[in-house]
Amino acid sequence: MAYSNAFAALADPTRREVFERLAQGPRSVGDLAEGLPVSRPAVSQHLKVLKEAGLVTDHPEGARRVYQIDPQGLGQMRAWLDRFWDAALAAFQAEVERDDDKEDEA
Amino acid sequence: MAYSNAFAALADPTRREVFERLAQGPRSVGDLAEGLPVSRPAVSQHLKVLKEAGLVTDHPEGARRVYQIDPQGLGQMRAWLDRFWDAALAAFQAEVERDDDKEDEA
DNA sequence: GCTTACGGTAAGTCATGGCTTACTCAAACG
DNA sequence: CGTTTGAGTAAGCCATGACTTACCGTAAGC
Repeated sequence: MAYSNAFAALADPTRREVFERLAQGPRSVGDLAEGLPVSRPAVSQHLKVLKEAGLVTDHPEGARRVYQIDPQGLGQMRAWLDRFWDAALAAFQAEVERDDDKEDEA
Repeated sequence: MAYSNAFAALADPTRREVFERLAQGPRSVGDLAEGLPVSRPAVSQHLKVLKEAGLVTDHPEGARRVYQIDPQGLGQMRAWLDRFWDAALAAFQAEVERDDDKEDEA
C-alpha cells in the first residue's frame, strides 16, 4: 500500500537527488535547495511528497525546518522488493537451464 | 544509473500489477492483458518499459512472446536502497536519543 | 497460399505532475 | 515593533506519459 507512494516519490530524479543529500545528514530546506538546479519552492514540494511517502521526517528548529531520512518508507520498499527476489532468481535459474538444454541439442 | 529507470517503471500501478503477475511465473502478453483493466497494446507498452528497466526479459515462443522477471533490475534497486539503509537507521537512532534528552529536560 | 491468432508500432487525446513567480505566514534580530 | 530570513501555499504553464483505436508484420493451421 504505502510503498506505492515511495516508488513514485523516488521515480523523480530531483527527488532522488534531495534524498541522497539527506542521506549525508539532516538539512534545512534552503540548505538543500542551495546546490540544486530548481527553486526553493520546488524543493519544498518535493519534500512534501517524500514525507507523505514515509521517506523523510521533519521537525522545526527555530525559524528553520530540518528534514532527515525516515527508515520506515525505505523498509517498506525493501520488504516489497524482497518478496520478488527469490522468485526472480528461481525464474532466472530455470531460464539458464533451459538455454543449456538448447545448446545440448545443437 | 540504470536503477533510475527501474524506479520510474515500478512507479506506475498498472506496471506493478503486470510485474506482480509475472512473479507468479512466465506469461504471454495476451495472457497478462486478460485480467487487466487496460487494452493489450497498453500492456505491450508497459512491458517495453519494464524490459528497458532490466526488470523483465522476453523470448519468442512460437507465435507468442513470453515474458518473465529479470533479477538484474531488481538487484540494482536493492543495492541502491541498501546504500541508504544503514545511514537511515543511524539517523533515526540519533533522533530518538535527541527526543529522550528533551524528555529528560522536561 | 489464405486466413487467423499474437503482438508490436503509430497517432492522437487527456490527465498528471514538476516547475515557475507571487504571495502569505511565522520566527528571530535590531 | 519593523525588518529580515526561512519556508509552505496558490495559480498557472508546459512536458511527459498512460491510454485508446487503427494498422502492420509474422508465425501457425487448414
